[in-house]
Amino acid sequence: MSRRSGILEFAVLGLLRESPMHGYELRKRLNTSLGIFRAFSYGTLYPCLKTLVANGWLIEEPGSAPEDARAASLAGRRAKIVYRLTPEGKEHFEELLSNSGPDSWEDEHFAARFAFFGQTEREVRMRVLEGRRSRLEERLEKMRASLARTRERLDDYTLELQRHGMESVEREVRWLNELIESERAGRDQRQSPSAPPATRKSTSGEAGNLPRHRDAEPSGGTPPGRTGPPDPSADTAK
Amino acid sequence: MSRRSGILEFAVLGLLRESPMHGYELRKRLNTSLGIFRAFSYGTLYPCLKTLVANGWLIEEPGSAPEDARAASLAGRRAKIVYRLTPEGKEHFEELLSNSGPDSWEDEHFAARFAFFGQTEREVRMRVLEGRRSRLEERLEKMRASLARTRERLDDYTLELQRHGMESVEREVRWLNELIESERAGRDQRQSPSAPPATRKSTSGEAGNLPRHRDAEPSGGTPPGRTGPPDPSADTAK
DNA sequence: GTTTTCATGTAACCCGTTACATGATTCA
DNA sequence: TGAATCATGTAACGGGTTACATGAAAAC
Repeated sequence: MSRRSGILEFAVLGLLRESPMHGYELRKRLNTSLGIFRAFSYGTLYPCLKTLVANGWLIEEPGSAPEDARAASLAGRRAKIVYRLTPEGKEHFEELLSNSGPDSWEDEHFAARFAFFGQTEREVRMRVLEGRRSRLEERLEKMRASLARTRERLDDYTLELQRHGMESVEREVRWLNELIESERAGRDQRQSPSAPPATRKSTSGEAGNLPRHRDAEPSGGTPPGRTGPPDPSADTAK
Repeated sequence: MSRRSGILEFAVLGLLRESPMHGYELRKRLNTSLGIFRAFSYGTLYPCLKTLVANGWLIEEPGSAPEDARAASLAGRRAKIVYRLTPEGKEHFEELLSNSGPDSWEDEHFAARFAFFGQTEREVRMRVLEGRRSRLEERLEKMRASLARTRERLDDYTLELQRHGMESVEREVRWLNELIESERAGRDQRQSPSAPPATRKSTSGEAGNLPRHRDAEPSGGTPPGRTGPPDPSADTAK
C-alpha cells in the first residue's frame, strides 16, 4: 500500500492551513466536506496528529476554554486540543502541494490533491490533471486488451460489468479533459466563453475557471471513483 | 472491515464451478476477466484455498502432469495443484448465491455478485439490483444533505469534486434502473423491444435480457466505482 | 544457456480498525 | 437526571501485502 496515511497527513495539513481545529472536527471535515476519502477512524487520526506535532508541523493549543475560561489549576483537565499549523508545517504542506509526481495520479491521492487545488499553483494543477488522465488512459488500454483476449468466453453479465466499468473510466477522462481545457483557457487571463468569471465563491485567489455544469445539483461524496485495481500483481516473482 | 476475504471465497467458488483450475490461473481470472476486485495477492489467495479445502468445499488434484505423465516416484514433486469444487462446495456456493441481504449491496461485494449473475436466479438478481440501488440512493441523500450544509464554505474545486462524485453515483443509479427494467421485461418471457434475444453468447441458460448499448466498446476493469465511504464513523461512542 | 513466465508457498510486517476507557457538555 | 453528542485517547487484533524462498517449463 502506498501510504494511505500520507493522504491523511496531507489533508490534515491542508485543512489546518485554513484554520486551526481540534481532532474531532477535523475528522468530520475529512468525511463530509471533503467526503472524498473513505473515512479514517480516530485510532488513525489521533496518532497521526501526534506524529505531525512531533515533526514540528503542528502545535497543540489548549482549546478555547470549554465551559468558560477556567483559571483554576485543574491539572488533569481534559480540554479540547486545538491544532495549529506552524510555519514549518505550512512550508512542508506547500512542498507537498508542489509535487505532481506519479503518486498524485492515484485514485485517492488524486482526490485529495484535487480538493486542495484552490491552494495549488496552476502549473502544478495542470500536471496533476494531465498525469491523472494518462494514468486512466493506461488503465483503459489494459482493460481493452484484457477484454479483447477474454471477450468471447464471457457471459452477458460479466461483459456488461466490464462495459460499465470502462465507461466509468472513459467518463472520468472526459471530465479531466474539460478541466484541463478550462485550466488552459484560464491561463490567458481574459475570460473565454467557456470560462466566465467565477459565480461561485472562490476561496483561492484564482479566477473561476472550472467548466460549467447545470448549476443546481453539485455533488457530495466520492472520489473520481476507484476504478482499476492497483494491481499488486505485476507478479511477485522478480 | 466486512470480510473482504469473503468476496474472495465467493469468487473462487464461482470460478471453480465453471471449471477446475489451479491457483495461479485463478488469480489471473480474478484480476482480468472479472477485473472487478482490487487484486488479491498470492499471500491471500493460497491460504484462502487451503481454508476452502479444509472446509471440504474444494479438493486438490495433482495437476495434469506437468512435463509429461511422470510415473516415477518423485515424492517431492512440486506439481501444479488443480482445485475442483466438491458437491458440498457447489451446494455452499449456491447458498451464497441465493442470499440477497444488505451485504450484497456493498461496492465490492456487489460487483462480485453481479459477475456471477449468470448463475443467479432472476428473483435474487432483482433483489440484489434493487438493494444496491437503494443503498446508492441513501448515499446520494447523505451527499446532498452534507453538501447543503457546507456548500457555501467550499471553494470551486471542492464543489466540483463533490459534483462529479455525485454525478457518478447518479449515473450508477441510472445504470441499475436500466438493468432492473430489463430484468423485469425479461420476466414475461416474450421478448420486448428493449430486450431482444441475446446476441452475445450467454453462458447461463437465461435469455439475453440486458439493456442494449452501442455494441462495440464494452468495458473491462472496474466495479461500479467505490463511491461513498463505508463510514467507520457512525461514531465510536455508542 | 539464460531469461521469462508459470507456479506454489510462507513468515514478517504494516496499517488501520474495533473495542474499550474516560469524561465534558448539551439537550430532552 | 439521563441520554446524546462532543471529545480524546490506546491496546489488541486482524487482514492483507511485501518480500522472500523455491523450482519447473517455455521462450528467446
